[in-house]
Amino acid sequence: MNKADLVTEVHRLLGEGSSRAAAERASNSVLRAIKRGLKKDGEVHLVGFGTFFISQRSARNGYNPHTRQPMRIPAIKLIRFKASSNLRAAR
Amino acid sequence: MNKADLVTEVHRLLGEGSSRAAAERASNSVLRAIKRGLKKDGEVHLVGFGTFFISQRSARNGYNPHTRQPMRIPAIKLIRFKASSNLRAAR
DNA sequence: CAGTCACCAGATCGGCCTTGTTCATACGGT
DNA sequence: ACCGTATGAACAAGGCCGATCTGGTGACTG
Repeated sequence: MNKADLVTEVHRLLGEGSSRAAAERASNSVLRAIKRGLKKDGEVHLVGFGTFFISQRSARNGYNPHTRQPMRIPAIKLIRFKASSNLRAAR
Repeated sequence: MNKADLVTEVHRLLGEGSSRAAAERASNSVLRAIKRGLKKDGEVHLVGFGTFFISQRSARNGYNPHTRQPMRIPAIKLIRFKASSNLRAAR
């Protein structure tokens, strides 16, 4: 499913009274809001859907897949997602 | 960040012309659309945000952390999320 | 149509995942 | 605005899944 398909689905869910442009604005707004929430609190908790959260990963040893030379992968912050039981049942 | 806070943020992003109820409907619609996309295609690809996808995990051996007894963890479908580079930079 | 974004490969080690109960908290209806 | 309900987080230990590196190609976006 693409972003365009998502907008189409949002449009359907919003009902006849809304335009496609409104559905697109809604999609972008929600995604940006999640992004800002992550940036601000480091965690976005959505009951009935799932939780986005930032987990810290320490530095470790890795490889350059092209040259196969060993290299040090620095510590990074990883954005992860835990689906709620509700979302899991919807698969 | 809670769902209520997310709705508040969406409301701000949608602008003055929209009501809070509209922001709430928008949030729910987008989340439901993602859920339906996952159910339908097993994958929701959102450029500039990330990708939700269902990964099949085969059965494996594990432990019951309560009783420490070895147990067989059955194969399940797990909903995972891979953040795009854009989202990663926004942390 | 042009530019940007994500996926692919192989190898390795670190961190997640499992169960079950209790408790806290968030949701949404009245 | 408040309260009841229901959802999810934490915690234990150990094995196994997957995230990560680079660079080019392909698909999608606007």
